[in-house]
Amino acid sequence: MSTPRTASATDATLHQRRRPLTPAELDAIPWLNLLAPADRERAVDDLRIAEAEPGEYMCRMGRPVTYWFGVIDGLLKMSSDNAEGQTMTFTGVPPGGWFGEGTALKRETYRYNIQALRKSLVAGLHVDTFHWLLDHSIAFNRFVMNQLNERLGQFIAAREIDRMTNPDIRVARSLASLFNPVLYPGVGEVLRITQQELAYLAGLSRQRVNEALNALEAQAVIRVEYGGLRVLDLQALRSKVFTRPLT
DNA sequence: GCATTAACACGTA
DNA sequence: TACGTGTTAATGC
Repeated sequence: MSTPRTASATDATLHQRRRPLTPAELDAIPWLNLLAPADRERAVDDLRIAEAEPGEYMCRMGRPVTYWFGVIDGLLKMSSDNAEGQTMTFTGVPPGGWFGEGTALKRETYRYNIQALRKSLVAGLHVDTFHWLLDHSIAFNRFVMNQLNERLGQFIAAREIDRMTNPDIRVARSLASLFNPVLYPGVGEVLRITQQELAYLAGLSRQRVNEALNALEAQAVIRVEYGGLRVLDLQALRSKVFTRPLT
């Protein structure tokens, strides 16, 4: 709904800052070890990583696609701007998440913005290599298909979230989507996210998010920690359909 | 009534 | 010190 800090650099400068990945960073990429050795080698050879500053854009609406992106560490926000200049947030992208395959598949221009909510490490696979893997690796195809399917489910859930007015449910569902183990395997039981960042994603004020988090904590669904939170009951988080009974 | 913005104190990295 | 959190007061729909 709203935008955090302004962009400090463009994706062009990000392009200049990229470098090869370290072994630890490669380990944070969920699809890499699914590949046959030769395919994996080609992918690793092409993969580049760069640090994104808060507010910085990884991609902007209308720009042609160059990379398929993945979050190694940090937190990104996927959003779009309408004609009136208002920003609509679709989802957050926590560690382990890869995005842009739809655009890469069609070699189109981006239909949304991807912006770093905080300092993040972002990996990129060139779109040509992405297509090469699609043409050569069944394992890679399966990963991408699974990814597309899972995200379809997420966006259907996102429509539900948007139609609910109850802020407590919005927060619970937004959190649940960030804890999706298929799309975001880099997120363990602890998610590093500030209440302000969650407010941006849920489209609420920080104060109201704080209230919702405390309610969830009182129900033993999560535990609020400094600069993040821990999930105690993921099922409960996913199935939140009503709240405010306690108080 | 309920959520938002603004402002402040306090604790943590 | 800079940042994140918890809380309160004023304001708006």
